[in-house]
Amino acid sequence: MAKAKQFHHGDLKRALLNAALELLDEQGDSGVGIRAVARKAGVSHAAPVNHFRDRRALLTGLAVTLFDDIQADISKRLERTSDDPVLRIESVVRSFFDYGARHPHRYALLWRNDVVDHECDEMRIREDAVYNCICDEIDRLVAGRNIDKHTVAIGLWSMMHGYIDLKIVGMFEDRADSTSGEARPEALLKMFRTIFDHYGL
Amino acid sequence: MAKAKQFHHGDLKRALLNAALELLDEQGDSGVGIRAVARKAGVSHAAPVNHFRDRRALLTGLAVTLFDDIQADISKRLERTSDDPVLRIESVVRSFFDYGARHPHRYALLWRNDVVDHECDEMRIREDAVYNCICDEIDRLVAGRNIDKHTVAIGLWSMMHGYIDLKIVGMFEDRADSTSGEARPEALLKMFRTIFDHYGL
DNA sequence: CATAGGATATTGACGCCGTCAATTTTATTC
DNA sequence: GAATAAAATTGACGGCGTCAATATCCTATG
Repeated sequence: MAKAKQFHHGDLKRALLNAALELLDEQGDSGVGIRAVARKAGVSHAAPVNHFRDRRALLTGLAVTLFDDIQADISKRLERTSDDPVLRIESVVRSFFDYGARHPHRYALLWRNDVVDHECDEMRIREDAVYNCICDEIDRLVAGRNIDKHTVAIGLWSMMHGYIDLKIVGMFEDRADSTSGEARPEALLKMFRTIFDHYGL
Repeated sequence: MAKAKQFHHGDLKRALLNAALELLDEQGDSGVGIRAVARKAGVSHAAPVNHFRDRRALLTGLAVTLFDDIQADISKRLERTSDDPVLRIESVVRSFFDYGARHPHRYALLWRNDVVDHECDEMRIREDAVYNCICDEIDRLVAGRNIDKHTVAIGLWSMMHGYIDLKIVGMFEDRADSTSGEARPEALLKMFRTIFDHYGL
């Protein structure tokens, strides 16, 4: 608390990230500029430079917080899930499905290579964490068998991400009859489960 | 030929698209601006407005040509592929895998919702065409059976797109041991084939 | 063949943006 | 209380997308 209100705004960094998140939800990443964020936080146009080197750093910082949100939601769901690896995997996938449907702009930002620095440590740590949420369970699943866990993990990750991404783009809008649109994610999970079945898992 | 050299440049529209493609390959979509494209085509900064209403229209026009390229490659491969639906599906997927690996910036542009207008007719036609390349074969595959072809098609499309996209982002870079990195796409195809097997296709 | 009219390209301007340098304000430390 | 570091402001620069006004070229029609 002593540290919280030390300057004009207290910790401006957090205020900037909050403003950035609002702009992201409203206008997508193109609306998240240094000047716009500063304006929304009620601060001069060059103030953010003390906390974020440039626009890329700002959006990377924002993406980091989004990954933390996702990780928190995953952990919460896993607490309420049994020990069955398949069920735990499905819990993680549902967490992503919901997040992508609820916050399309946030989800899209996470995988923007030009605007987010995926090489920096802060980012790699978060990506490792969420990747391992699925990969670890798969590791348990294929333990002792002659199956490459990474291939299964990458296959599942790819299908999960691809579905969310293409749905945001609108690829499946009118092409697939949208009567059972709500049930589609579950159908995909069921379909992927046949892969586990096939391996006798 | 009479129509080709009618004005300063002949058809500037094609010259602009060529310049835009070069910039896209060099710098990604952020480098494809109206002014930069005009400069590269040796023309004033406002000349492109006669052929493309705004930047979004320019990038949408570029994306349309990219889809045409993909469609042409798919058709070429399918000509040399037997009548087996599974083999034909795999031909299409390999076409996308190769395209994404060879031209990451081009592939990424195709699915950018903010910068490309996926609602316009020109775009929808191309997307329908490539989607049907896979969906039609799946339709043949599940003919008469009680399986929703769209679910299978969406699952396959999602895995295909997700893998290409995440690989471009670098998601699988150091996490999955990259020893068998070259073989990974084939492993994914093999894995998806187990789904067909499961349904007895 | 001349010319009117439409399409095409140029020039110049506007506001927004990201970034930098110089400066002022605030907080901490000795 | 003065020195120093951190944080925020101001002003400037070039690049961008877009628009309006102007100039140029092609073509069709009288």
